[in-house]
Amino acid sequence: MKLSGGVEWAVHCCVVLSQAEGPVPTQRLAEFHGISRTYLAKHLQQLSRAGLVTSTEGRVGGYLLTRPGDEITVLDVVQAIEGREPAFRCTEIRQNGPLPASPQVCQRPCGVNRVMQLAEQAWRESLRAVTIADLAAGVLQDAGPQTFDRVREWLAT
Amino acid sequence: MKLSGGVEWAVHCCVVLSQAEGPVPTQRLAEFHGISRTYLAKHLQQLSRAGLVTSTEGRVGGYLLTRPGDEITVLDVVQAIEGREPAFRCTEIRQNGPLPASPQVCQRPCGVNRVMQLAEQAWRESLRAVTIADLAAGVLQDAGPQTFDRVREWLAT
DNA sequence: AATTCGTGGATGACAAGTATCCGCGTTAGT
DNA sequence: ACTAACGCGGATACTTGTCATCCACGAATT
Repeated sequence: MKLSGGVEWAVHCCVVLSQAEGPVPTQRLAEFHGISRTYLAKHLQQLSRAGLVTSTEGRVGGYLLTRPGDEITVLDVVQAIEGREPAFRCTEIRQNGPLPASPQVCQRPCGVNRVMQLAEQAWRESLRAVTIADLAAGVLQDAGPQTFDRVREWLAT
Repeated sequence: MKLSGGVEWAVHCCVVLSQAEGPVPTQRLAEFHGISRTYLAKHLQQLSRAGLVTSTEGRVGGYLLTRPGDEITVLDVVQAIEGREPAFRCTEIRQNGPLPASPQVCQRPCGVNRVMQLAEQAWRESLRAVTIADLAAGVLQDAGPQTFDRVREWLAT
């Protein structure tokens, strides 16, 4: 089980965007994080399709959050990149073989499936409990209160 | 994010094994679930390496659980197949770019990483809370009290 | 008109999951 | 002894998904 590396990029970008004063182009975000510009562009497009960011085209264009940071959860970002399909896919093997489960029994989802779904639910709840604003506050806590001032300054360059 | 399909097979096999009276060969387990024998063999070997099942070679050989079903959690099985690596891998992009996080700050793990780790922790706790015996009880509940009698009967064929 | 920017499609490299087959050693029954 | 059933490990493909790049296009600013 592996998460796309784009998730890390997207979350970090959202934290930066939550501190931006104007549209931030892909170029800037990629440069800031030291990552591939062209590939990051793809992920930002996914955030855009998911409605987490708005894009302004043309010169002085770029990306902006559609909502304040405290209204965007980490789960929102993860699902924008990873999609909403469950990690566990039940193939209903209980219906196979010499002693298949009856159609009546199969009206309820498979017990194994239920357990896996509950676990993923717990995972999502945990991610839903944290917002981009929480992460930004954590950065301030870890790296000092002037951190985002410097970021904004560099962004304006 | 996707779980290996082998997880589903492995969990179902453990439930069957928890009801077995003697060693069950791969052939039987594959036939019972209507799945590939040769590929299932690989997953059973993983369970064996993880110490969840013991194998007896030679004729009338097969697999047995090393512990009773109530001492094997779903998490044990999932980790035996999927490994113990976290789904989220932090690449420390905060150290990149024009405003890298200082080495002092980086002594603590990245805030994004902490959130993702917590979520995976919640996921694991949820899977750890359910045992193979619980799943077996669920099958009995769903499919009727004689279900495993029929399974044992077929297994003895 | 030229530059900067987002968008979508096409493409390719690479890793991982899926699946099969074979030779080997082991064990029980004949 | 011989054979049949079995687990084990390695080798080998096939498929899928991730990662990454490039390009042509339209939009907006200077």
